[in-house]
Amino acid sequence: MAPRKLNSRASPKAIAPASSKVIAAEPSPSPAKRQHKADAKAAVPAKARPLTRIQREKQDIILEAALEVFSAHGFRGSTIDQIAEVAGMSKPNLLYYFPKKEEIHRRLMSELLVTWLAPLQEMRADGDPFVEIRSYIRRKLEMARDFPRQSRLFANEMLRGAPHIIDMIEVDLKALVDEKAQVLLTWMDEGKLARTDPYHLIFSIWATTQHYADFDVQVRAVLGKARGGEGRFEDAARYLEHLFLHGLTPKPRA
Amino acid sequence: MAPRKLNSRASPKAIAPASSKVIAAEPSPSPAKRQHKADAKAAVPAKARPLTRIQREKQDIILEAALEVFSAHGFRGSTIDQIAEVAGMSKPNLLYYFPKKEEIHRRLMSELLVTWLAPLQEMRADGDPFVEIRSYIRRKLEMARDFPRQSRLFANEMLRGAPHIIDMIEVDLKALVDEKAQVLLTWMDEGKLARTDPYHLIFSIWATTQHYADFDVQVRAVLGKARGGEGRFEDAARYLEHLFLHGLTPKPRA
DNA sequence: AAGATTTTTGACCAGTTGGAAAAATGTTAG
DNA sequence: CTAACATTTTTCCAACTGGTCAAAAATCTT
Repeated sequence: MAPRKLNSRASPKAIAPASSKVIAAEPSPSPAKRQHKADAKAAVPAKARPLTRIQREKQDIILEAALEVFSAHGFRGSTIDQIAEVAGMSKPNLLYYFPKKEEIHRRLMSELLVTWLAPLQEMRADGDPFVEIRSYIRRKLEMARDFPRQSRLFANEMLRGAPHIIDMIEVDLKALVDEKAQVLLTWMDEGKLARTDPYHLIFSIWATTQHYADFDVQVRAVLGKARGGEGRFEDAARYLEHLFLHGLTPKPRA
Repeated sequence: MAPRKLNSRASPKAIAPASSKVIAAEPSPSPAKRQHKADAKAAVPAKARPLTRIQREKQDIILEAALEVFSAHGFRGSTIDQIAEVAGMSKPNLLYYFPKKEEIHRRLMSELLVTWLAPLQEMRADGDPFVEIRSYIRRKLEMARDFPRQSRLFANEMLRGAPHIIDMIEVDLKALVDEKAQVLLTWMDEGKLARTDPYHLIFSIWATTQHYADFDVQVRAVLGKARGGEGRFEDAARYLEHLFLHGLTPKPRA
């Protein structure tokens, strides 16, 4: 069964392009931990060391393991021990790289947000409305297929009221959506798109696509063996395309 | 500001019609706990006591409190102490009614499933396709508005892979969806409905409606003060109706 | 190769949490 | 009213968890 293409099948691993600093802008006192009690050279701002090879490698391993564990059990449901085990190291060792459990989570979340905003950003105002919307849906669906763990991590955060990213949601995400809503509105004015609420339109794309990652068990269980296999994403793509473009009103008999 | 109606505004409390036994069919050794070591009257199946008034009341109070806490923090993120506090009793006292934390959760989940299946069950094969689908969407949206905690509890369970209700999903839910998919298919055959995948159609209704409960923070943040108020559900209803009935293809100029 | 630095480990600890036991207090049927 | 049963409170505990710390091992620098 050759994987009927939905589109490119991205590597299910990397969430961001290698050095995903994003917010690691913090002087990252990573393995530097708290400096010794009596600071030798007085008030020197603790020269931010450049991060060794091992540090970079191990941090990536830990973040990957944490994504695995957090996305499956939630923050409070996950233990450092679990993450350490998946990462193949001891708990104190892991704590050496991320002194706090929360710190791991924070890093994951900030990387996540960027990845999450990207697809919408790609929607071009100067493109064809249907092509743009269609591509956006595809991209989101591919993300649900290829990065289900990120999707679940995000969903989990939302369910909890987005405590860690609420401000980014209110500022960055809102700004982006406002901008794209404007684009949609323009298309509608030009008669290229049916006139509806652009915000809810975007919500419905989010909802329908993420559903295939977040509610995957349900989807597979309901579809059953026959249709719940690999092909379900293409079926979904086809269906969603139809829904958004034509709705459920039947074509007048030819 | 009078609540622009979406429909009836049900009482946000009760999740199931009073005596929601559902699965409480178990001889419920509730406060009877495990019987004493040396059972007096030998192998008598421990006469299932009829449940006192206090027992019924307290159990309801506990379940309500547990719903509040579990839906907000997840199973592992919630402590018995928290639930006990919300329920206004001491931890050991709560444990007297539900000897295990898991037991509370189990009860909540089985009640939940029934509530969750109900709206779809109401979709009548002998009704008008559009009326039926439209009503179904409204009902689901009302549930998202009036019972967001149940929705989040459900979403949480799904995210975790539905460990507690997977079999009900695979059997009962699947059977129900199979049945309704058949109904949809018939409508399509009769040309009353555009021909698409009935399963994914149902998924998309679930996804779009639940989104307003599960991702409520995001929805409100993105809509902003101006449009994120009470009216958002009616806007959503209007939009979804349009989406499902007409899609995004603009009407040919009149 | 020695010294400096970074990484890893094992032992340990304090706070939290689910839950047990038993004593104390309430409720109610006869 | 009172015995039998239901409910509640107090006390306690063992497992788990996030995190610490000093010393050992590995790695890097010169």
